[in-house]
Amino acid sequence: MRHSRQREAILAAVRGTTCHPTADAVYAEVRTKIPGISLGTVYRNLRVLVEAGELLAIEGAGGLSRYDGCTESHYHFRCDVCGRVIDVDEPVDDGLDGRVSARTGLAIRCHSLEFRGVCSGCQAQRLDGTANEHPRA
Amino acid sequence: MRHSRQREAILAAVRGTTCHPTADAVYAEVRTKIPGISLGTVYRNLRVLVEAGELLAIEGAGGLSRYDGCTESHYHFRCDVCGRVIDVDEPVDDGLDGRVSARTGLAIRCHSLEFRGVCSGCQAQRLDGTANEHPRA
DNA sequence: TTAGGTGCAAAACCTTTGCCATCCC
DNA sequence: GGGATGGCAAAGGTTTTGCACCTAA
Repeated sequence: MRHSRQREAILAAVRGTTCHPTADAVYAEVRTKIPGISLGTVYRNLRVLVEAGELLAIEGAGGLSRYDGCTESHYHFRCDVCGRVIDVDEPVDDGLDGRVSARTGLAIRCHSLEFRGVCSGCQAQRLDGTANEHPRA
Repeated sequence: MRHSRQREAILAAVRGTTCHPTADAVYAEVRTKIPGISLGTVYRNLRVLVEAGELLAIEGAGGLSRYDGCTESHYHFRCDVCGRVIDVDEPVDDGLDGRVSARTGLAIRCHSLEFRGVCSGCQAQRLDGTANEHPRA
């Protein structure tokens, strides 16, 4: 894979945060460094980087993908209110794929586990009646 | 929730199959019963039925959702080649949400576990060189 | 009677793609 | 030089929505 200013900035933007940004959020972040970059380039590179194993894609609700700079297996929590995705510090069950493969005959490559609920920020806003600051963000 | 011919046909179409159909597949199926139904009505009712807890939505890659008539907690396998979603007969870990909730402070409501790999049909087609009959279906 | 549902078509939304210029190796 | 990459804009596919007309309760 060839290098380019744009590609490096996109990779750095995703790796430099723990917030699992959407393509649009990556676009906004990278534009602070390279104002002339185009959204198409961001999508093209996110795709290339995911296919190269440099990033992980997290498919989300409403056809919105998020990207994760940590490519090691780990679990996620998604807030039903604001849509944010947070890493969960739960040990990954490495033997699960093999056990289920053996029993079902499916060729299992990996698994993803996602918890759903309400994050602490949104819980607080519900209690004090504050409007949600980051709807679907 | 009010009844209508259309809504009942949509619910029956999803409940009457184990193949986790997309909105478009539901549309095709329901049109055999109600030829004049519109795609907008299918989407509207799928959304209403999911919100009412009558169906489960499975968010997928490329912004394509699938629907599941079984609302009890269970796990899925998604084929990376044809995109099909299959139920996995693995016991659900009922205590997981509570344990992780207690440790992380997140208000966890549920979790979803998805296995990825190649289904038996696509494995066979790879071996014998047959073209895939159901790409991304 | 009337709140809720339908059909239709247009719009919104996220993402991909074609084309040509530019850049990296 | 030549293939990979970028910018731009148009197209693509899925889902939502506005509006006028119906329909179930």
